Amino acid sequence: MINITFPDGAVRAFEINTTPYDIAKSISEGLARNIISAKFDDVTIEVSTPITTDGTLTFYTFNDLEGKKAFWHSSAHLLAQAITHFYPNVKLTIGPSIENGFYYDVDLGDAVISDKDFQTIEDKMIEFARGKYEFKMRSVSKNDALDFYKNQHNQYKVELIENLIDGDITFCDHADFTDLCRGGHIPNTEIIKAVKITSVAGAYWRGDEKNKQLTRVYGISFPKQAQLKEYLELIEEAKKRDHRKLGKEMELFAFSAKVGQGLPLWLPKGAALRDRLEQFLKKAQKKAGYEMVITPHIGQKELYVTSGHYEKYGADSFQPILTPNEGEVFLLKPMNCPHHCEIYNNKQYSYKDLPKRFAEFGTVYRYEQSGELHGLTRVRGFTQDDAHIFCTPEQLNSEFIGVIDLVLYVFNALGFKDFKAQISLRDPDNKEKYIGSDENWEKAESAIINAAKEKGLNTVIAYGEAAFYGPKLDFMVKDVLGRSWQLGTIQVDYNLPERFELSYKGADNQFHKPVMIHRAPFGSMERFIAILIEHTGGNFPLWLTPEQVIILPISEKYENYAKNVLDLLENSEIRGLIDLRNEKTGKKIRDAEVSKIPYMIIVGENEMNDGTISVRKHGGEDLGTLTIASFVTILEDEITKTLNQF
RNA sequence: GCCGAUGUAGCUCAGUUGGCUAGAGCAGCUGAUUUGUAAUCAGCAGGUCGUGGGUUCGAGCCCCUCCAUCGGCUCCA
Repeated sequence: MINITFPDGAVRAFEINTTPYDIAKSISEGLARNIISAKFDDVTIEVSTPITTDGTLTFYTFNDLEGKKAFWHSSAHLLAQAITHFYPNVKLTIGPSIENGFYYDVDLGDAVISDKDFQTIEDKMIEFARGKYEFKMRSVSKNDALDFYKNQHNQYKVELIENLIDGDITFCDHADFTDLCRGGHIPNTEIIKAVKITSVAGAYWRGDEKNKQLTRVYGISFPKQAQLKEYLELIEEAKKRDHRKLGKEMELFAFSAKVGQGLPLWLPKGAALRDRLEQFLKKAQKKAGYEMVITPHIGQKELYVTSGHYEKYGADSFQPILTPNEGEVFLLKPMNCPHHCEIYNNKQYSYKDLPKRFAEFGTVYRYEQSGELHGLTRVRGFTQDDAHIFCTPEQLNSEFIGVIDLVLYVFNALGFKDFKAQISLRDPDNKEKYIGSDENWEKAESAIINAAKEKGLNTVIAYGEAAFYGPKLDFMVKDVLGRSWQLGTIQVDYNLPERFELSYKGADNQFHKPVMIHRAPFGSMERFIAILIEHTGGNFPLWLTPEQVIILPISEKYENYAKNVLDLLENSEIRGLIDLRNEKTGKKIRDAEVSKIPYMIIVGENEMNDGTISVRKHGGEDLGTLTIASFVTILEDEITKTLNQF
């Protein structure tokens, strides 16, 4: 007999070689029907795997993350089976589950899969699924495994197996299909009822650009057709909040092929919105002791040679700007730090002067690969809400924490609750990608880790995500389709102060090197506004939104009154406009709703006679008839509340 | 940059196996209507079918180049 412990702490004895399925069945038939995967002592197993020792057992259904993983990973096997059916010479590589679905990377030789083939593949997958084939794991010796794939001339699987330990190698069979696999499947194929191939893409073998590009087929699957439908509808809904679509509709920004790709044009409403964001941050920064500076858009090549940027990015950047006179070489600035270092170098500082905090909304230009450009989130010209803090080593911790507070203030004020604080460290296997001594890196890394801990941030560590001159604390936020973007960032840097020979005079009358903090709470105006659009669906907080009110006169008899109302509102710093079109009120309300203006003011006979206004909120709520003064108070309260909500 | 897809009016889209002068709705303009909480009616105007080349008696449709965009990969100071 073996003792099985359940997540609730209960312990029960079972015969040796009992399977999770049997155990579930002994609890209830319903549970047995629904479990599709299980975990035994931290190892994911099949529900048909016999258990031979005491241990802890957890059941998973499709509603659990682990259950979904098993479901989607198994679906990847099914996909590989279908692809093999249509392309017998295909070489399979890897097929994992991902956050939403699964993919399989395959080498098709000269064959091509495009979206016209999706339906055929889906149909075949469903056909195979209906065969109710069990997923069966079996151990294979390393030699047998290698032979199996060498016979298929599959160098990818051979490479994978060569890196595995003999004795740990397992194959998974279902129907007549076999795949190298470490396990974690659902019981059989029939549970997969709905399948959608979502896209196809190129993907490099082992994620390395130098390797062959494989074909990656993405898909998603569900135990019920209705769940697939629901998922697809969710995606469609999400696309409606895409910042590229809303930015165009709301006339915030535009792109022009003539100006160049990745170079956003800010339209009047977008520029005004962006300016309000800048003013908001400038105010907060002024309170926090920052000083504004302004630096040019270009700098001499030498500047970037000193900073190390030229060596690291020179070849992949916008190429140098030459002058009529030979020998002068300038570069578009890809970041503001070198300029700010030179601002620091403009005078001699005492330790009593530090910290110095230089801030600039600095526009920078980076040659991003064309295929990487993406709306406002990845562009070639953008404005960082940049600042560099120069401080003594003793001040580093409190300065860093001050910056975290500022970032959190900004995120809170704009309603970003769901973010991840990512500690971006060096790739330990590729230290040559970075500049500076190990000692400096270790100091910088521990400064970040400690400060994040001290603030109680919920952090994740990401190796290989550091900047080349220092580690970062990055605030990651997801867009509407679940893609993660870095917004705020704080970086500790011991290296640029060395390279720019920055110094201050200490109490000991000796020169010392300051520590530098690079930071940008928004990250960039472009990306921040993009994500803000997607999070709000274009319904911005009242203080930020392009138009706060729209006045809708019932007929042209009330136009003058409407103009008086607007004047009074504008005196109270409220932004609005009047819909003077010759349209019915219903039409004007509809258009105001569609254009997402927060407040509609309807004025007609009654309002004009009483000197009042009728107010309708975006979304339909009727605030009734108000005096202008009380309406202004409502708006002012709403604005104060959002800006001080924590 | 690489893989796959897309590009028709300001916007959203239709356009048959290649066959008359390329269509619709919304937006716009003109007129009628003077309107009370999500679309009043009528008329008009608007297109070098992304670009350049090719095939063909004939190209929005087929082929090639380039440009831009979308989904990924790689990259991201």
